[in-house]
Amino acid sequence: MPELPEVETVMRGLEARLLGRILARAELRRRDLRWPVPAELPRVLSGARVESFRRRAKYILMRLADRPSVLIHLGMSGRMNLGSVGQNEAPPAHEHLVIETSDGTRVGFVDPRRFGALDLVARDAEDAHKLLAGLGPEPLEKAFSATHLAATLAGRITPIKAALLDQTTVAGLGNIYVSEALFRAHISPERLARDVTATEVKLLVREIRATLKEAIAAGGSTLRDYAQPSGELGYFQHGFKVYGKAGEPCARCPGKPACQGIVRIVQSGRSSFYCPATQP
DNA sequence: ATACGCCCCTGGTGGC
DNA sequence: TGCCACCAGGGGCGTA
Repeated sequence: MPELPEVETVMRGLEARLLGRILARAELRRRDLRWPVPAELPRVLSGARVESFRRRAKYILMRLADRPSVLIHLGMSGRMNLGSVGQNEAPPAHEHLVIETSDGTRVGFVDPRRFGALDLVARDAEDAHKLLAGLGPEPLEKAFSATHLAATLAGRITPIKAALLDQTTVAGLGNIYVSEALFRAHISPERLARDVTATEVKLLVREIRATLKEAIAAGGSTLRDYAQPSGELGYFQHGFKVYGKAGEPCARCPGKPACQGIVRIVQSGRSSFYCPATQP
């Protein structure tokens, strides 16, 4: 699931449990994630004090006092498991990294599909990391303006859906929130990027922001301490307007004969959902 | 430079 | 119950 709002929620959950704590022990069970995890990761974590957290796009950076930062990416199936040291339960399957704090908190990084990533990066060169260097602006920051987006989309002969998924256009949107934002902005995912008008770009920026903010708020409010009762951090229920709703009536135009309901199409091998009647 | 298809990997679901 | 095809929220990389 993890797109920007979920990653933000995971980060806040980690912050609540780990900020200021000393990491007493770390165990790396598997190194073969998306890229090989640095073998020295457990050594770097052990004894470190957690100083701060930062999110960039769908990446989490955990800053450690006097050590490199830990770069975390959840991939498609990554989540964090929260618990206490010494709960005599079998560790969950696919738990590739376990961290324990000196005051007894246990955090496990679980990622069945192993599309996720863990890496180390110098604190003063985080943005130069290969995975962060090419990213576009943060959608919730000022740099992501209508002017900027219009300039980025200008002349691009690719569907707006693909352009928004491109992390160099704007960083942190994924397959779900692109569908949701395009629905709210009344723009078909099939429209070519270069054909989105200035007025529509303005609306799109506003709706992207609103969609993400609402989802972050939902993550914080539906999860107690940002975690499921099970202690799982990474997934939460949120009401989507179109995503996954193929065949259902469009909530925006009930009873309108022109509205055939939500449709699913495939673009670059991935599902898009929209209402053809209201998204020209 | 840009755009597109493929691929990494595991698990859940629904049809037969 | 078993088997199988298909689907999944990411993103890098090779190719045209």
